[in-house]
Amino acid sequence: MSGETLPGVETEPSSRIVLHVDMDCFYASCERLREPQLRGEPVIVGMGYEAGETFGAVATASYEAREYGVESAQPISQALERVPRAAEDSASDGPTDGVNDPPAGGGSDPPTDGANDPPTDGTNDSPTDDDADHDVVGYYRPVDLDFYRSVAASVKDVLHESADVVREVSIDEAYLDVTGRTAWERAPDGERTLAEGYARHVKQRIAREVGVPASIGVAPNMSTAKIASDHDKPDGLVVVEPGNVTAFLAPLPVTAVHGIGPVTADRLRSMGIETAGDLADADPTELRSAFGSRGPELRDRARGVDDREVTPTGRPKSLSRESAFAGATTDRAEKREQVRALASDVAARARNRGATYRTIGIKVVVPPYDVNTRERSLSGPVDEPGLVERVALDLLTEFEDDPARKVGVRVSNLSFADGEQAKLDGWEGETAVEDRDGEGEADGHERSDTGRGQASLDQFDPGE
DNA sequence: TCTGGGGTCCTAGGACCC
DNA sequence: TCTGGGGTCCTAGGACCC
Repeated sequence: MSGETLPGVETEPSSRIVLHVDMDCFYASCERLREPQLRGEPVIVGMGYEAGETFGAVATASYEAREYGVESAQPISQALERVPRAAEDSASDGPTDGVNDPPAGGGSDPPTDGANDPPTDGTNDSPTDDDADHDVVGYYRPVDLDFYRSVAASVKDVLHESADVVREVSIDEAYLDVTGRTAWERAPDGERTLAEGYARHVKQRIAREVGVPASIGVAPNMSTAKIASDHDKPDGLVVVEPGNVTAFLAPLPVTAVHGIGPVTADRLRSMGIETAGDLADADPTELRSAFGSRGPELRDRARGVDDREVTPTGRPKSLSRESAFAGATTDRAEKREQVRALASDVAARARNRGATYRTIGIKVVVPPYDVNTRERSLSGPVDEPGLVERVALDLLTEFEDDPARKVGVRVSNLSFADGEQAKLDGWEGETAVEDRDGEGEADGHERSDTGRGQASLDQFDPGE
């Protein structure tokens, strides 16, 4: 604190300007990009979903669909109960059988002339059977990640041109540090800050050049920017100036804070803490004893205190693949086959990305929903698809008598040979600097070269 | 809530070393 | 060697996020 600081005035010398850019229902927006007639209509993008089918889960629902209670992670069958498939939808592409299937489950309800109002407030006691509103129809599409990634790449081009540092958090979300590009001062008109104008400019560029909507939050730090971008979705622009941070946060429910989910929110509520303001005023010592190191940290977020710098997107820490069985399976061969496929997929992805891994693990979800994980670490990093498969299958044997709802394979403890990432030393020397599969045919089939990973193979003794 | 897929970070106990 | 304490690594699970 310097002596000349005026009381009550934030003179944070390095008051950053952080943008959090969050693409609105991104997958659905992408679908609308190539099917403009879907604008304004409920669009549901399902993963594990295929045209005309009723299985899979909702990856993204457009806001029009959300109004009728469709949410992400919901089974498609349930989404169909709330928003039936548009007739021309199943007819248009892939006129498979089952065109006119009634929504699963409900079946017999007559097309009531129900009033058209969506269930407005949150009490989402499902509009079951009797009050389901079947006037609305939705357009269901399977996830097409390759296409979404191509759209995301265009968005990222804009973002990187707009900021000195961009941290991509996911396919549809990024933080930008634009401190060097704009300022908290007011524009000449005195109404808005320059930062707001800058953010508006970024938003408009995304809309104009890519054609998808984004919500942007602007604040002096990452966590507040994140909350701000969520505050007025979709197509929002919320600016929280340095002096307004605590006032902005105080009335929000604790769940608005990134990192507070249902479990933590329940525990906070039982302590009498419901809003961010309550959390900001809570005793940090008490929070620490209840939540460990996370406690005071969440309190800081709720106070709008967050010193993290926006750093560029880092390397992944792990790579994984998982897939669910239809229902649960008790078939050993089926589980093994699935694990084998996932293992080879994960290994191929690691190789594509130039990653070696030192830990190989599996996940087995046993009904009703017990998540089991097992992992094994090797003596050094390898790029060895055969080893991933062997270790994964070996770990799986512990669960061979259990029914499985889903299985997964993961590699972690990753190292990257390229880049300036430290040399892997102390480790059998050779090829450490050589870049692996730099330009070659990137797909899996070339034989793994016998050199790397040998030492680890020695230590792994599969027992037979 | 009857549950899809890909991640991150934290905690806690045990092994092991000094 | 019977009794500390500190540090690190490994493993399993859990909460959370998109």
